[in-house]
Order: sequence, then C-alpha cells, then structure tokens
Amino acid sequence: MKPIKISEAVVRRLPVYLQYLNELSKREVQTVSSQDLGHKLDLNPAQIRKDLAYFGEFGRKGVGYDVTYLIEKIRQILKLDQPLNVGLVGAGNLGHALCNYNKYLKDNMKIVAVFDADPHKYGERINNLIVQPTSELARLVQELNIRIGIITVPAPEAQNVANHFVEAGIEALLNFAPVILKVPDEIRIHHADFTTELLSLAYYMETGGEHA
Amino acid sequence: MKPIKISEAVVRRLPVYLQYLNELSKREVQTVSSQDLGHKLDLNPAQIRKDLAYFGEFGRKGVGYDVTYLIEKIRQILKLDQPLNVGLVGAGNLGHALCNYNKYLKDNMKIVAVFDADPHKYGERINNLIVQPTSELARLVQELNIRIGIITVPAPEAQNVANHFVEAGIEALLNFAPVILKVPDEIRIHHADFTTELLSLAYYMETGGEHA
DNA sequence: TAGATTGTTAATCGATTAACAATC
DNA sequence: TAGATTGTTAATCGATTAACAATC
Repeated sequence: MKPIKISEAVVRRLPVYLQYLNELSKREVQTVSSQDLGHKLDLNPAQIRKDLAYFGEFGRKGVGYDVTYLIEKIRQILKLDQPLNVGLVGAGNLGHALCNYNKYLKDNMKIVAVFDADPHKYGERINNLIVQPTSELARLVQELNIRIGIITVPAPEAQNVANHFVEAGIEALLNFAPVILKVPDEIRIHHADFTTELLSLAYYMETGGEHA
Repeated sequence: MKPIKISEAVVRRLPVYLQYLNELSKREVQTVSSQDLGHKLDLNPAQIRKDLAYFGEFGRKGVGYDVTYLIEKIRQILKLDQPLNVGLVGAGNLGHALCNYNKYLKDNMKIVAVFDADPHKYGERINNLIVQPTSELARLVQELNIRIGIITVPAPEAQNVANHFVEAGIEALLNFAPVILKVPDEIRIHHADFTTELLSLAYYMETGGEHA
C-alpha cells in the first residue's frame, strides 16, 4: 500500500514541524506556506513540501497549508492520534525533568510509570506518578501496555535496564546514559546523550579562545 | 592549511568514538580495528577509517589503532585538550541533572556557572557550584571566559535567555527547551529537545498496539 | 485574471560503501 | 612470508535543492 521507504531524516523533521505548527495554532494563525516554515525552521521550502508530500496532499496551491489540518495530519502520521504509553527507569534529576515534559507531550503519548532500583525512592511522588521498584517493571509494562522505555539511570546500569525492558517486551527505547547499548535488531533504540552533543560543539569553537 | 570541509555528520560521530575508546582504555585494551569499532557502534568500518583519515593517519596497517593514541588525537581534534568553560541557565531538575554530567565530561570541558531567574534559588548549591542570579550572566560569562551556554529553562523563557547569552558574547548554545530559537548566524546552536526525539519514536510503533 | 504556492520531476550535491594497493 | 588492516580512490546510494506545470 505504501511501499515508499521514508527516511529517518524525514521522520525526525515531522515533530519539529508539529512543534512550530502548534505554536502557530496557539497564535490563531490559519494558514502557513512552506516558505514561512522554511524560514522559521531554517530548512529549504522544497524539502518541507517534499517531506509532507510523502504522506499525502495536505496543502492548497496558491494558498499554503491550513495549520489545524496539517497538525491533525502530522499527528496521524506520527501515530499520536492513539494512546502510546511510556515507562521510565531512573528517578533521578533527569528522570524528574523528563516527567515534567509530560505536559509538552500532551497528546496521547504519556509517561505512565516511573521505576527506580533504590528502595529509598519507592513511593516517592513525581507529579501524579509514584516511583515503583524496578522489579515491577515486567509486570507493569504488560499491565499498562507500555511500549516505549526511557532509560535515565547511571551509565553502568543502563545495559541492565535495557535488558529488562527488552525481556518485558518493549518496542522502542530512548537512552540518556552515555553508553552504547546492545539490543536486538527489532527493537528501535535512540540515543539522547547530551555529552556527545556537547563534545561535538567543542569542535566548532575558535582555537585559542581566551579573549582578553 | 586544511581546506577540506568536515561534515557535521563526521563531527558528531567523533564523540561517539571517543566514548567507546575511553571504555576500551579503562578495560586496558591496547588496540582496536575499524572493524571492531564498526561492529560495536553499528557503523561501516570504511566510514570510520574515512572519518579519522580526514584528520591524519592514526592507524597502523595490518594492526589497527592504538587506543590511547587515538583518544589523544580525537581529543585534540575536538579541542578538548584545552579548557572550555560552559555556563548553564535554568537550575531546575534538568539543570541539576546536567551538572552531574560534569564527571563524564571530565577533560577540560566544564560547567563553571549555573544561573536562575528565581530568587529563591540564589545561593543553592549544586555540587560545587552556587546558583547565581541571571542578572549576573553577562558579567560572569566575561569573567569566567564562558564560551558555551546551556539553556534548561521553560520554553517561554528560552528565547530571552538565548538573547542574554548572545549579548554576553557566547560562541555556541545548547538548547533543551522545546522551541526553535533565533540567534545570529555566527552563533552555533544545537537543539537537544527530547520531546522531538520521543515523538519521532512514535512513528516506528506498530499500529493497533494493544497486545492482548 | 494575476499572483502565489503547491506537488513533483529532474538535477545536484554530498555522504556512505566497496574495493584494493600499500604496508605493518 | 602470510594475514590483517589501514588509507584512499572510485562507485553507489540517498538526500537536498531547483525548477516548473498545475491550480487555487
């Protein structure tokens, strides 16, 4: 039915479009052109049109894209029009921070359970969630239909947590620990390692940076 | 002297190499081949050799790469062999979490100042840092030679903080708020927005995901 | 209608991979 | 020497951009 393979680059731009469209929607902007979008997001307008065209004809020639309609369509493409439950292991600062992002996710994607291996944390409240022992992971992944796992434990424990998630039948993982994890090929894993990000920035610094 | 333009993709892989090499070093592994690296990091060995070859001849034919030597070389390429000071605005959970990553950065890159706009947070200790009022940003960026800024404030304040950083003479920014920021072209800005990351994962979920 | 902007094809550009001579 | 692995060129692959007919 849809034999065209969509590249990862395209998929990663869709949430960015969505984010800005939501902003426009809040400002009650009705319509946006690929030119507008491209200017704001620093992307080529042709690229934006092509990205969207992979999934259908969402615009009107001579007019542009209806903001509300395009939001709806992108949400469908990303499958955000159906519930998608997320579980998080590692109730440290980073874990707390991510739980607070639930409000940005709104939609149907939600962190529905938080786990930690430290007994001192069991029962702690994070927003409307209560920290559970990691031993409950497998059971709750099943029970709550958790399909995406977030890993925010220290690096040495990350692989272990990943293994638990995989055994529990998780479909995808988002890893924040600064290590490369091995998981079966059928599990999708994204790395959101901020150290990597920061170190690569260093490359672009002018040398001999002491000014003055 | 070096007229070859290095692509961003290459630069972003270097810290990943570095991370794994550090791991090997800790395990006292002496030598590694592009094949080993490729297998571990899920990259084509030819690509790894090519990436490294942009910067020099670091390997030995028939042998591979000396782990310690390659670490040293990559650190030089990324300019991690000289001090690089980082400032962070937003002492919330995420800010705290990132400060704890200082230990992973070790090297010469360090978060040397933390700022927040909330007077209740002034004076709060995070590891060995004390939260400063954002009004001190410009002064301390100069005084401490801060060259990279990290933004971990709520979305509505992010642009404002970015402006302050730019006025203070920052060279690069790492933004964690889920908004697109406008900064002058000469400032390098990377977005580390975890919502984008998570939403794009949704695309790869099987539809009709309720199992059972 | 005239002006604007899409969807899409073709052209360009760049990045990845294969292949292999050089050499440890 | 034989086997292994680099550095590098050439081939392939894929992604971005330009261009334009279609049409609102």
